[in-house]
Amino acid sequence: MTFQKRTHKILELLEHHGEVEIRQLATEIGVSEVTVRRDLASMAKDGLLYRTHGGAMKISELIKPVSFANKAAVNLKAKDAICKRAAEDIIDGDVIFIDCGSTAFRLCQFIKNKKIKVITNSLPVVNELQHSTVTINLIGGEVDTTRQAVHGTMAYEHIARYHASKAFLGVDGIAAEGLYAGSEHEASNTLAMASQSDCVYMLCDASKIGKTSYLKFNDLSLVDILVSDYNGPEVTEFGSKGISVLSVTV
Amino acid sequence: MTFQKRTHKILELLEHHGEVEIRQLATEIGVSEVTVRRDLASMAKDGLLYRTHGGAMKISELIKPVSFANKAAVNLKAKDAICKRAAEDIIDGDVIFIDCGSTAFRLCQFIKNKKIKVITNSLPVVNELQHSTVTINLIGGEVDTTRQAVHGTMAYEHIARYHASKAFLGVDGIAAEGLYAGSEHEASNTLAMASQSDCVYMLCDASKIGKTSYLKFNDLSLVDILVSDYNGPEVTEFGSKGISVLSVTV
DNA sequence: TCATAATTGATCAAAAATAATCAAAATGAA
DNA sequence: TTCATTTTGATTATTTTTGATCAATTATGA
Repeated sequence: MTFQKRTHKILELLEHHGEVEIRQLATEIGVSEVTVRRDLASMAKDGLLYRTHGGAMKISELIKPVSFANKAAVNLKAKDAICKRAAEDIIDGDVIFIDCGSTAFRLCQFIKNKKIKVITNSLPVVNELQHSTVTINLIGGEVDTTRQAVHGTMAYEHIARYHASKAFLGVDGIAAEGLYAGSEHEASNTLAMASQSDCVYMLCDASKIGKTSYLKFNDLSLVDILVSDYNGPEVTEFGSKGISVLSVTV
Repeated sequence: MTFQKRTHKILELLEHHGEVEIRQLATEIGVSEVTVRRDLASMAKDGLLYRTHGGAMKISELIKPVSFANKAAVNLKAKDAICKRAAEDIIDGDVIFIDCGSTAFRLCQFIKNKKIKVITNSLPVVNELQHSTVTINLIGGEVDTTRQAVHGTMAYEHIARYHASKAFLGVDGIAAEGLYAGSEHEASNTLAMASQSDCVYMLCDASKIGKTSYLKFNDLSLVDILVSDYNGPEVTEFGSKGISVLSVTV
Protein backbone atom coordinates (compact mmCIF):
# COMPACT_ATOMS: atom_id res chain seq x y z
CA MET A 1 0.00 0.00 0.00
CA THR A 2 1.53 3.28 -1.12
CA PHE A 3 1.56 6.56 0.69
CA GLN A 4 -1.01 8.00 -1.72
CA LYS A 5 -3.40 5.13 -1.14
CA ARG A 6 -3.05 5.43 2.62
CA THR A 7 -3.70 9.18 2.39
CA HIS A 8 -6.96 8.45 0.60
CA LYS A 9 -7.99 5.87 3.15
CA ILE A 10 -7.17 8.09 6.11
CA LEU A 11 -9.11 11.02 4.65
CA GLU A 12 -12.04 8.71 4.00
CA LEU A 13 -12.08 7.48 7.59
CA LEU A 14 -11.65 11.02 8.84
CA GLU A 15 -14.53 12.28 6.73
CA HIS A 16 -16.76 9.56 8.09
CA HIS A 17 -15.79 9.56 11.76
CA GLY A 18 -14.50 13.08 12.30
CA GLU A 19 -11.47 11.77 14.16
CA VAL A 20 -9.09 8.82 14.00
CA GLU A 21 -6.61 7.08 16.28
CA ILE A 22 -3.14 5.99 15.25
CA ARG A 23 -3.48 2.52 16.78
CA GLN A 24 -6.69 1.94 14.91
CA LEU A 25 -5.30 3.26 11.60
CA ALA A 26 -2.19 1.08 11.89
CA THR A 27 -4.20 -2.13 12.22
CA GLU A 28 -6.82 -1.06 9.69
CA ILE A 29 -4.29 -0.19 7.00
CA GLY A 30 -1.76 -2.86 7.94
CA VAL A 31 1.34 -0.75 8.54
CA SER A 32 3.28 0.19 11.65
CA GLU A 33 2.28 3.04 13.91
CA VAL A 34 5.46 4.88 12.98
CA THR A 35 4.39 4.96 9.36
CA VAL A 36 0.93 6.18 10.22
CA ARG A 37 2.49 8.90 12.34
CA ARG A 38 4.63 9.95 9.39
CA ASP A 39 1.60 10.01 7.10
CA LEU A 40 -0.39 12.14 9.51
CA ALA A 41 2.51 14.58 9.94
CA SER A 42 2.76 15.02 6.20
CA MET A 43 -0.98 15.46 5.80
CA ALA A 44 -1.14 17.98 8.63
CA LYS A 45 1.54 19.98 6.87
CA ASP A 46 -0.68 20.18 3.81
CA GLY A 47 -3.66 21.24 5.89
CA LEU A 48 -5.60 18.04 5.25
CA LEU A 49 -6.19 17.36 8.93
CA TYR A 50 -5.42 18.53 12.43
CA ARG A 51 -2.97 16.44 14.42
CA THR A 52 -3.92 15.46 17.99
CA HIS A 53 -2.20 13.29 20.58
CA GLY A 54 -2.70 9.74 19.49
CA GLY A 55 -4.55 10.59 16.31
CA ALA A 56 -5.99 13.32 14.12
CA MET A 57 -9.15 15.37 13.62
CA LYS A 58 -10.96 17.01 10.74
CA ILE A 59 -10.26 20.70 10.42
CA SER A 60 -13.50 22.49 11.10
CA GLU A 61 -14.88 24.49 8.23
CA LEU A 62 -16.25 26.87 10.80
CA ILE A 63 -12.94 28.48 11.72
CA LYS A 64 -13.47 31.44 9.44
CA PRO A 65 -16.91 31.55 7.91
CA VAL A 66 -16.85 33.68 4.81
CA SER A 67 -20.18 35.34 4.69
CA PHE A 68 -21.94 37.92 2.66
CA ALA A 69 -25.13 38.54 4.55
CA ASN A 70 -28.20 39.97 2.96
CA LYS A 71 -30.14 42.15 5.32
CA ALA A 72 -33.53 41.91 3.75
CA ALA A 73 -35.64 42.85 6.71
CA VAL A 74 -38.73 44.29 5.06
CA ASN A 75 -41.69 42.31 3.77
CA LEU A 76 -39.88 39.01 4.28
CA LYS A 77 -43.04 36.90 4.28
CA ALA A 78 -44.30 38.41 1.05
CA LYS A 79 -40.90 37.96 -0.61
CA ASP A 80 -40.72 34.34 0.50
CA ALA A 81 -44.20 33.62 -0.82
CA ILE A 82 -43.33 35.24 -4.15
CA CYS A 83 -40.08 33.31 -4.47
CA LYS A 84 -41.68 30.02 -3.49
CA ARG A 85 -44.11 30.44 -6.37
CA ALA A 86 -41.39 31.53 -8.79
CA ALA A 87 -39.19 28.55 -7.86
CA GLU A 88 -41.97 26.19 -8.94
CA ASP A 89 -41.28 27.28 -12.52
CA ILE A 90 -37.60 26.39 -12.33
CA ILE A 91 -36.80 22.95 -13.69
CA ASP A 92 -33.61 20.89 -13.73
CA GLY A 93 -31.36 21.94 -16.57
CA ASP A 94 -32.40 25.60 -16.44
CA VAL A 95 -29.83 28.37 -16.66
CA ILE A 96 -31.11 31.34 -14.71
CA PHE A 97 -30.07 34.88 -13.87
CA ILE A 98 -30.60 36.12 -10.31
CA ASP A 99 -30.00 39.79 -9.67
CA CYS A 100 -28.64 41.48 -6.57
CA GLY A 101 -31.96 42.58 -5.07
CA SER A 102 -33.22 41.52 -1.67
CA THR A 103 -36.28 39.87 -3.20
CA ALA A 104 -34.48 37.63 -5.68
CA PHE A 105 -32.10 36.64 -2.88
CA ARG A 106 -34.97 34.87 -1.11
CA LEU A 107 -35.23 32.58 -4.13
CA CYS A 108 -32.04 30.77 -3.09
CA GLN A 109 -33.62 28.77 -0.30
CA PHE A 110 -36.08 27.21 -2.75
CA ILE A 111 -33.60 26.13 -5.44
CA LYS A 112 -30.83 24.54 -3.37
CA ASN A 113 -31.67 21.03 -4.46
CA LYS A 114 -32.25 21.74 -8.13
CA LYS A 115 -29.75 20.82 -10.81
CA ILE A 116 -29.44 24.20 -12.46
CA LYS A 117 -26.87 26.85 -13.30
CA VAL A 118 -27.25 30.23 -11.62
CA ILE A 119 -25.60 33.31 -13.07
CA THR A 120 -25.56 36.19 -10.62
CA ASN A 121 -23.86 39.44 -9.68
CA SER A 122 -24.90 39.09 -6.03
CA LEU A 123 -22.39 38.01 -3.40
CA PRO A 124 -25.05 36.92 -0.87
CA VAL A 125 -26.59 34.69 -3.53
CA VAL A 126 -23.21 33.02 -4.12
CA ASN A 127 -22.79 32.59 -0.39
CA GLU A 128 -26.23 31.12 0.06
CA LEU A 129 -25.89 28.62 -2.78
CA GLN A 130 -22.40 27.48 -1.87
CA HIS A 131 -23.38 24.16 -0.35
CA SER A 132 -26.01 23.13 -2.84
CA THR A 133 -26.39 21.15 -6.05
CA VAL A 134 -26.45 24.39 -8.04
CA THR A 135 -23.47 25.41 -10.20
CA ILE A 136 -22.73 29.08 -9.79
CA ASN A 137 -21.38 31.57 -12.28
CA LEU A 138 -20.38 34.88 -10.81
CA ILE A 139 -20.43 38.05 -12.89
CA GLY A 140 -17.09 39.86 -12.74
CA GLY A 141 -16.44 43.55 -12.39
CA GLU A 142 -16.28 46.25 -9.76
CA VAL A 143 -17.52 45.28 -6.31
CA ASP A 144 -20.05 47.57 -4.70
CA THR A 145 -19.59 46.79 -1.01
CA THR A 146 -22.79 48.54 0.01
CA ARG A 147 -24.99 46.56 -2.36
CA GLN A 148 -22.80 43.45 -1.95
CA ALA A 149 -22.85 43.11 -5.69
CA VAL A 150 -20.76 43.41 -8.82
CA HIS A 151 -21.39 46.04 -11.47
CA GLY A 152 -19.63 48.16 -14.09
CA THR A 153 -18.81 47.87 -17.79
CA MET A 154 -17.02 44.58 -17.41
CA ALA A 155 -20.02 43.12 -15.60
CA TYR A 156 -22.46 44.06 -18.36
CA GLU A 157 -20.12 42.70 -21.01
CA HIS A 158 -19.85 39.50 -19.02
CA ILE A 159 -23.63 39.18 -18.85
CA ALA A 160 -23.89 39.81 -22.60
CA ARG A 161 -21.81 36.70 -23.24
CA TYR A 162 -24.24 34.42 -21.45
CA HIS A 163 -27.77 33.35 -22.24
CA ALA A 164 -30.33 32.09 -19.74
CA SER A 165 -33.71 30.45 -20.02
CA LYS A 166 -35.13 32.55 -17.19
CA ALA A 167 -34.19 35.71 -15.31
CA PHE A 168 -35.43 36.46 -11.79
CA LEU A 169 -35.18 40.17 -11.20
CA GLY A 170 -36.44 42.89 -8.93
CA VAL A 171 -37.04 46.60 -9.43
CA ASP A 172 -37.51 49.59 -7.18
CA GLY A 173 -40.92 50.31 -8.64
CA ILE A 174 -43.28 49.10 -11.33
CA ALA A 175 -46.19 51.11 -12.74
CA ALA A 176 -48.21 51.21 -15.95
CA GLU A 177 -45.70 53.70 -17.40
CA GLY A 178 -42.74 51.43 -16.89
CA LEU A 179 -39.98 50.14 -14.62
CA TYR A 180 -38.15 52.25 -12.03
CA ALA A 181 -34.71 51.59 -10.57
CA GLY A 182 -32.99 52.78 -7.42
CA SER A 183 -29.74 53.50 -9.21
CA GLU A 184 -28.26 53.52 -12.67
CA HIS A 185 -26.20 50.47 -11.82
CA GLU A 186 -29.29 48.49 -10.95
CA ALA A 187 -31.00 49.66 -14.12
CA SER A 188 -28.07 48.65 -16.34
CA ASN A 189 -27.82 45.31 -14.66
CA THR A 190 -31.52 44.56 -14.96
CA LEU A 191 -31.50 45.49 -18.64
CA ALA A 192 -28.41 43.41 -19.35
CA MET A 193 -29.81 40.29 -17.70
CA ALA A 194 -33.29 40.70 -19.17
CA SER A 195 -32.00 41.07 -22.72
CA GLN A 196 -30.11 37.76 -22.44
CA SER A 197 -33.06 35.74 -21.14
CA ASP A 198 -35.88 33.87 -22.84
CA CYS A 199 -38.30 34.68 -20.06
CA VAL A 200 -38.13 37.52 -17.54
CA TYR A 201 -39.74 37.02 -14.13
CA MET A 202 -40.22 40.22 -12.18
CA LEU A 203 -40.47 39.60 -8.43
CA CYS A 204 -42.31 42.46 -6.71
CA ASP A 205 -43.97 42.61 -3.35
CA ALA A 206 -47.01 44.88 -2.98
CA SER A 207 -44.97 47.90 -1.90
CA LYS A 208 -43.33 48.08 -5.34
CA ILE A 209 -46.55 48.10 -7.35
CA GLY A 210 -47.48 51.57 -8.55
CA LYS A 211 -44.32 53.01 -7.02
CA THR A 212 -42.16 55.33 -9.09
CA SER A 213 -38.68 56.73 -8.55
CA TYR A 214 -36.50 59.34 -10.29
CA LEU A 215 -35.18 56.78 -12.73
CA LYS A 216 -37.52 55.18 -15.22
CA PHE A 217 -35.30 52.88 -17.24
CA ASN A 218 -37.65 50.88 -19.44
CA ASP A 219 -41.29 50.25 -20.29
CA LEU A 220 -43.17 47.13 -19.25
CA SER A 221 -42.35 45.19 -22.43
CA LEU A 222 -39.18 43.95 -20.69
CA VAL A 223 -41.27 41.81 -18.35
CA ASP A 224 -42.84 38.48 -19.28
CA ILE A 225 -44.13 37.34 -15.91
CA LEU A 226 -44.85 39.33 -12.77
CA VAL A 227 -44.98 37.48 -9.47
CA SER A 228 -46.55 39.47 -6.67
CA ASP A 229 -48.68 39.37 -3.53
CA TYR A 230 -50.56 42.46 -4.74
CA ASN A 231 -54.08 42.07 -6.03
CA GLY A 232 -55.31 45.56 -6.89
CA PRO A 233 -56.57 47.14 -10.12
CA GLU A 234 -53.08 47.67 -11.64
CA VAL A 235 -52.77 43.94 -12.10
CA THR A 236 -55.39 43.83 -14.86
CA GLU A 237 -53.62 46.74 -16.51
CA PHE A 238 -50.34 44.82 -16.49
CA GLY A 239 -52.21 41.89 -17.97
CA SER A 240 -53.48 44.02 -20.83
CA LYS A 241 -49.87 45.02 -21.58
CA GLY A 242 -48.86 41.43 -22.22
CA ILE A 243 -47.58 40.51 -18.77
CA SER A 244 -48.72 37.26 -17.14
CA VAL A 245 -49.37 37.93 -13.49
CA LEU A 246 -48.84 35.19 -10.90
CA SER A 247 -50.67 36.20 -7.72
CA VAL A 248 -49.63 34.72 -4.42
CA THR A 249 -51.18 35.03 -0.98
CA VAL A 250 -49.00 35.68 2.05
CA MET B 1 4.83 -5.94 -27.82
CA THR B 2 5.80 -2.40 -28.79
CA PHE B 3 6.01 0.62 -26.56
CA GLN B 4 2.80 2.03 -28.02
CA LYS B 5 0.91 -1.19 -27.37
CA ARG B 6 2.19 -1.35 -23.81
CA THR B 7 1.23 2.27 -23.23
CA HIS B 8 -2.26 1.49 -24.38
CA LYS B 9 -2.51 -1.57 -22.16
CA ILE B 10 -1.19 0.25 -19.10
CA LEU B 11 -3.65 3.11 -19.56
CA GLU B 12 -6.45 0.58 -19.94
CA LEU B 13 -5.54 -1.18 -16.71
CA LEU B 14 -5.15 2.16 -15.00
CA GLU B 15 -8.55 3.32 -16.19
CA HIS B 16 -10.14 0.18 -14.83
CA HIS B 17 -8.32 -0.20 -11.51
CA GLY B 18 -7.25 3.35 -10.71
CA GLU B 19 -3.78 2.13 -9.83
CA VAL B 20 -1.22 -0.42 -11.00
CA GLU B 21 1.87 -2.15 -9.64
CA ILE B 22 5.08 -2.61 -11.56
CA ARG B 23 5.43 -6.27 -10.58
CA GLN B 24 1.93 -6.99 -11.77
CA LEU B 25 2.38 -5.07 -15.04
CA ALA B 26 5.65 -6.87 -15.82
CA THR B 27 4.06 -10.33 -15.61
CA GLU B 28 0.82 -9.23 -17.26
CA ILE B 29 2.54 -7.68 -20.27
CA GLY B 30 5.43 -10.11 -20.37
CA VAL B 31 8.37 -7.73 -20.18
CA SER B 32 10.92 -6.99 -17.49
CA GLU B 33 10.27 -4.64 -14.61
CA VAL B 34 12.95 -2.31 -15.93
CA THR B 35 11.03 -1.83 -19.14
CA VAL B 36 7.77 -1.21 -17.33
CA ARG B 37 9.56 1.35 -15.19
CA ARG B 38 10.83 3.07 -18.32
CA ASP B 39 7.34 3.11 -19.81
CA LEU B 40 5.83 4.57 -16.68
CA ALA B 41 8.54 7.24 -16.45
CA SER B 42 7.84 8.30 -20.01
CA MET B 43 4.09 8.36 -19.47
CA ALA B 44 4.42 10.31 -16.25
CA LYS B 45 6.49 12.88 -18.09
CA ASP B 46 3.63 13.31 -20.55
CA GLY B 47 1.17 13.71 -17.70
CA LEU B 48 -0.73 10.51 -18.50
CA LEU B 49 -0.37 9.13 -14.99
CA TYR B 50 1.17 9.78 -11.60
CA ARG B 51 4.15 7.68 -10.61
CA THR B 52 4.17 6.16 -7.12
CA HIS B 53 6.67 3.91 -5.41
CA GLY B 54 6.16 0.49 -6.90
CA GLY B 55 3.56 1.57 -9.43
CA ALA B 56 1.39 4.36 -10.74
CA MET B 57 -1.97 6.04 -10.16
CA LYS B 58 -4.54 7.82 -12.26
CA ILE B 59 -4.12 11.57 -11.95
CA SER B 60 -7.81 11.94 -11.16
CA GLU B 61 -7.47 9.49 -8.26
CA LEU B 62 -4.65 11.53 -6.86
CA ILE B 63 -6.28 14.94 -6.83
CA LYS B 64 -7.70 15.72 -3.44
CA PRO B 65 -9.19 19.19 -3.40
CA VAL B 66 -8.24 20.87 -0.13
CA SER B 67 -10.74 23.41 1.07
CA PHE B 68 -9.72 26.99 1.62
CA ALA B 69 -10.40 26.75 5.36
CA ASN B 70 -8.05 23.77 5.57
CA LYS B 71 -5.20 25.47 3.77
CA ALA B 72 -5.68 28.68 5.70
CA ALA B 73 -4.99 26.94 9.01
CA VAL B 74 -1.46 25.88 8.04
CA ASN B 75 1.68 27.92 8.82
CA LEU B 76 -0.32 30.99 9.76
CA LYS B 77 2.53 32.84 11.45
CA ALA B 78 4.92 32.39 8.56
CA LYS B 79 2.24 33.53 6.11
CA ASP B 80 1.55 36.62 8.18
CA ALA B 81 5.23 37.53 8.39
CA ILE B 82 5.61 37.10 4.64
CA CYS B 83 2.55 39.20 3.87
CA LYS B 84 3.55 41.94 6.30
CA ARG B 85 6.83 42.34 4.42
CA ALA B 86 5.14 42.20 1.02
CA ALA B 87 2.60 44.83 2.04
CA GLU B 88 5.43 47.30 2.70
CA ASP B 89 6.03 47.41 -1.04
CA ILE B 90 2.44 48.37 -1.83
CA ILE B 91 1.94 52.11 -2.26
CA ASP B 92 -1.16 54.24 -2.71
CA GLY B 93 -2.27 54.25 -6.31
CA ASP B 94 -1.15 50.68 -6.98
CA VAL B 95 -3.36 48.27 -8.88
CA ILE B 96 -2.62 44.77 -7.63
CA PHE B 97 -3.67 41.20 -8.32
CA ILE B 98 -4.27 38.90 -5.35
CA ASP B 99 -4.83 35.24 -6.13
CA CYS B 100 -7.05 32.73 -4.37
CA GLY B 101 -4.36 31.08 -2.25
CA SER B 102 -4.38 31.00 1.51
CA THR B 103 -1.05 32.82 1.69
CA ALA B 104 -2.02 35.84 -0.40
CA PHE B 105 -5.26 35.99 1.59
CA ARG B 106 -3.26 37.01 4.68
CA LEU B 107 -2.15 40.11 2.79
CA CYS B 108 -5.60 41.64 3.22
CA GLN B 109 -5.16 42.60 6.86
CA PHE B 110 -2.10 44.72 5.97
CA ILE B 111 -3.61 46.70 3.10
CA LYS B 112 -7.00 47.69 4.48
CA ASN B 113 -6.02 51.33 4.89
CA LYS B 114 -4.22 51.78 1.58
CA LYS B 115 -5.76 53.59 -1.34
CA ILE B 116 -5.31 50.93 -3.95
CA LYS B 117 -7.30 48.80 -6.36
CA VAL B 118 -7.33 45.04 -5.79
CA ILE B 119 -8.25 42.64 -8.58
CA THR B 120 -8.93 39.14 -7.29
CA ASN B 121 -10.66 35.84 -8.00
CA SER B 122 -10.87 34.99 -4.30
CA LEU B 123 -14.14 35.28 -2.39
CA PRO B 124 -12.44 35.41 1.05
CA VAL B 125 -10.31 38.32 -0.16
CA VAL B 126 -13.41 40.23 -1.26
CA ASN B 127 -15.06 39.48 2.06
CA GLU B 128 -12.05 40.60 4.05
CA LEU B 129 -11.60 43.86 2.13
CA GLN B 130 -15.27 44.76 2.15
CA HIS B 131 -15.02 47.41 4.80
CA SER B 132 -11.78 49.08 3.78
CA THR B 133 -10.48 51.92 1.67
CA VAL B 134 -9.57 49.48 -1.09
CA THR B 135 -11.56 49.35 -4.32
CA ILE B 136 -12.22 45.76 -5.30
CA ASN B 137 -12.56 44.22 -8.72
CA LEU B 138 -13.81 40.66 -8.74
CA ILE B 139 -12.92 38.30 -11.56
CA GLY B 140 -16.03 36.68 -13.05
CA GLY B 141 -16.55 33.09 -14.06
CA GLU B 142 -17.36 29.73 -12.55
CA VAL B 143 -17.41 29.55 -8.77
CA ASP B 144 -15.41 26.75 -7.15
CA THR B 145 -16.97 26.43 -3.70
CA THR B 146 -14.18 24.23 -2.33
CA ARG B 147 -11.46 26.69 -3.18
CA GLN B 148 -13.76 29.67 -2.59
CA ALA B 149 -12.60 31.14 -5.86
CA VAL B 150 -13.62 31.93 -9.42
CA HIS B 151 -12.03 30.20 -12.39
CA GLY B 152 -12.72 29.09 -15.95
CA THR B 153 -12.27 30.52 -19.44
CA MET B 154 -14.29 33.62 -18.70
CA ALA B 155 -12.12 34.34 -15.67
CA TYR B 156 -8.86 34.14 -17.61
CA GLU B 157 -10.29 36.37 -20.36
CA HIS B 158 -11.38 38.82 -17.71
CA ILE B 159 -7.88 38.92 -16.19
CA ALA B 160 -6.37 39.45 -19.65
CA ARG B 161 -8.29 42.71 -19.97
CA TYR B 162 -6.70 44.23 -16.88
CA HIS B 163 -3.19 45.32 -16.09
CA ALA B 164 -1.67 45.63 -12.62
CA SER B 165 1.53 47.11 -11.26
CA LYS B 166 2.06 44.17 -8.91
CA ALA B 167 0.73 40.64 -8.51
CA PHE B 168 0.80 38.77 -5.20
CA LEU B 169 0.57 35.09 -5.90
CA GLY B 170 1.19 31.73 -4.30
CA VAL B 171 2.12 28.33 -5.68
CA ASP B 172 1.98 24.76 -4.44
CA GLY B 173 5.73 24.35 -4.80
CA ILE B 174 8.76 26.23 -6.06
CA ALA B 175 12.09 24.61 -6.94
CA ALA B 176 15.05 25.40 -9.19
CA GLU B 177 13.33 23.56 -12.06
CA GLY B 178 10.22 25.73 -11.94
CA LEU B 179 6.81 26.41 -10.41
CA TYR B 180 4.35 23.70 -9.38
CA ALA B 181 0.59 24.06 -8.99
CA GLY B 182 -1.98 22.03 -7.09
CA SER B 183 -4.41 22.01 -9.99
CA GLU B 184 -4.69 23.15 -13.58
CA HIS B 185 -7.11 25.88 -12.55
CA GLU B 186 -4.57 27.35 -10.16
CA ALA B 187 -1.87 27.14 -12.81
CA SER B 188 -3.97 28.92 -15.43
CA ASN B 189 -4.95 31.62 -12.99
CA THR B 190 -1.40 32.25 -11.81
CA LEU B 191 -0.15 32.49 -15.39
CA ALA B 192 -2.96 34.84 -16.39
CA MET B 193 -2.35 37.21 -13.50
CA ALA B 194 1.44 37.13 -13.80
CA SER B 195 1.39 37.95 -17.49
CA GLN B 196 -0.66 41.08 -16.84
CA SER B 197 1.58 42.44 -14.08
CA ASP B 198 4.68 44.62 -14.11
CA CYS B 199 6.12 42.88 -11.07
CA VAL B 200 5.28 39.41 -9.77
CA TYR B 201 5.65 38.74 -6.03
CA MET B 202 5.65 35.07 -5.11
CA LEU B 203 4.62 34.47 -1.50
CA CYS B 204 5.93 31.13 -0.23
CA ASP B 205 6.33 29.82 3.28
CA ALA B 206 9.22 27.42 3.90
CA SER B 207 7.12 24.31 3.25
CA LYS B 208 6.74 25.32 -0.40
CA ILE B 209 10.43 25.80 -1.14
CA GLY B 210 11.90 22.80 -2.93
CA LYS B 211 8.50 21.12 -3.05
CA THR B 212 7.29 19.66 -6.33
CA SER B 213 3.94 18.32 -7.45
CA TYR B 214 2.75 16.47 -10.51
CA LEU B 215 2.00 19.70 -12.33
CA LYS B 216 4.93 21.92 -13.31
CA PHE B 217 3.40 24.86 -15.14
CA ASN B 218 6.23 27.35 -15.71
CA ASP B 219 9.90 28.02 -15.09
CA LEU B 220 11.16 30.55 -12.57
CA SER B 221 11.31 33.42 -15.08
CA LEU B 222 7.69 34.19 -14.18
CA VAL B 223 8.77 35.43 -10.75
CA ASP B 224 10.37 38.80 -10.03
CA ILE B 225 10.41 38.77 -6.24
CA LEU B 226 10.18 35.86 -3.82
CA VAL B 227 9.07 36.57 -0.26
CA SER B 228 9.72 33.69 2.15
CA ASP B 229 10.64 32.71 5.69
CA TYR B 230 13.00 30.08 4.29
CA ASN B 231 16.73 30.71 4.39
CA GLY B 232 18.44 27.62 2.99
CA PRO B 233 20.77 27.03 0.05
CA GLU B 234 18.03 27.17 -2.61
CA VAL B 235 17.66 30.89 -1.97
CA THR B 236 21.02 31.72 -3.53
CA GLU B 237 20.10 29.55 -6.49
CA PHE B 238 16.88 31.54 -6.97
CA GLY B 239 18.98 34.70 -6.79
CA SER B 240 21.24 33.48 -9.58
CA LYS B 241 18.15 32.94 -11.74
CA GLY B 242 17.23 36.61 -11.53
CA ILE B 243 14.79 36.47 -8.62
CA SER B 244 15.12 38.98 -5.79
CA VAL B 245 14.57 37.20 -2.51
CA LEU B 246 13.04 38.98 0.48
CA SER B 247 13.74 36.94 3.62
CA VAL B 248 11.56 37.36 6.68
CA THR B 249 11.87 35.91 10.16
CA VAL B 250 8.83 34.43 11.85
C1' DT C 1 1.41 19.36 42.47
C1' DC C 2 3.78 15.23 41.11
C1' DA C 3 4.20 10.54 39.29
C1' DT C 4 2.94 7.40 35.85
C1' DA C 5 1.70 6.11 31.37
C1' DA C 6 1.29 7.13 26.75
C1' DT C 7 2.81 9.52 22.70
C1' DT C 8 6.17 11.61 20.01
C1' DG C 9 10.53 12.79 17.48
C1' DA C 10 15.01 11.30 16.25
C1' DT C 11 18.21 8.06 14.84
C1' DC C 12 19.44 3.95 12.67
C1' DA C 13 19.17 -0.32 10.01
C1' DA C 14 16.76 -3.35 6.78
C1' DA C 15 14.07 -3.91 2.77
C1' DA C 16 12.17 -2.40 -1.35
C1' DA C 17 12.28 0.39 -5.36
C1' DT C 18 14.72 3.27 -8.47
C1' DA C 19 18.29 5.34 -11.52
C1' DA C 20 22.39 4.55 -14.01
C1' DT C 21 25.38 1.85 -16.66
C1' DC C 22 26.41 -1.44 -19.95
C1' DA C 23 25.80 -5.48 -22.88
C1' DA C 24 22.68 -8.24 -25.70
C1' DA C 25 18.91 -8.53 -28.80
C1' DA C 26 15.83 -6.71 -32.13
C1' DT C 27 14.92 -3.56 -35.81
C1' DG C 28 15.62 -1.09 -40.03
C1' DA C 29 18.13 1.00 -43.84
C1' DA C 30 21.77 0.70 -47.32
C1' DT D 1 23.77 -9.39 -45.96
C1' DT D 2 26.12 -5.61 -42.92
C1' DC D 3 26.18 -1.67 -40.15
C1' DA D 4 23.94 1.67 -37.25
C1' DT D 5 20.18 2.54 -34.26
C1' DT D 6 16.83 1.45 -31.06
C1' DT D 7 14.95 -1.33 -27.58
C1' DT D 8 15.34 -4.44 -23.90
C1' DG D 9 17.25 -6.80 -19.83
C1' DA D 10 20.82 -7.63 -16.29
C1' DT D 11 23.69 -5.63 -12.81
C1' DT D 12 24.99 -2.42 -9.40
C1' DA D 13 24.92 1.84 -6.73
C1' DT D 14 21.72 5.03 -4.88
C1' DT D 15 17.51 6.52 -3.01
C1' DT D 16 13.17 5.88 -0.77
C1' DT D 17 10.30 3.70 2.34
C1' DT D 18 9.48 1.34 6.36
C1' DG D 19 9.92 -0.40 11.07
C1' DA D 20 12.50 -0.76 15.51
C1' DT D 21 14.57 1.41 19.39
C1' DC D 22 15.09 4.98 22.84
C1' DA D 23 15.29 9.59 24.86
C1' DA D 24 12.25 13.56 25.29
C1' DT D 25 7.81 15.31 25.63
C1' DT D 26 2.99 15.48 26.70
C1' DA D 27 -1.37 13.97 28.88
C1' DT D 28 -3.82 12.05 32.84
C1' DG D 29 -5.16 11.00 37.36
C1' DA D 30 -4.03 10.59 42.25
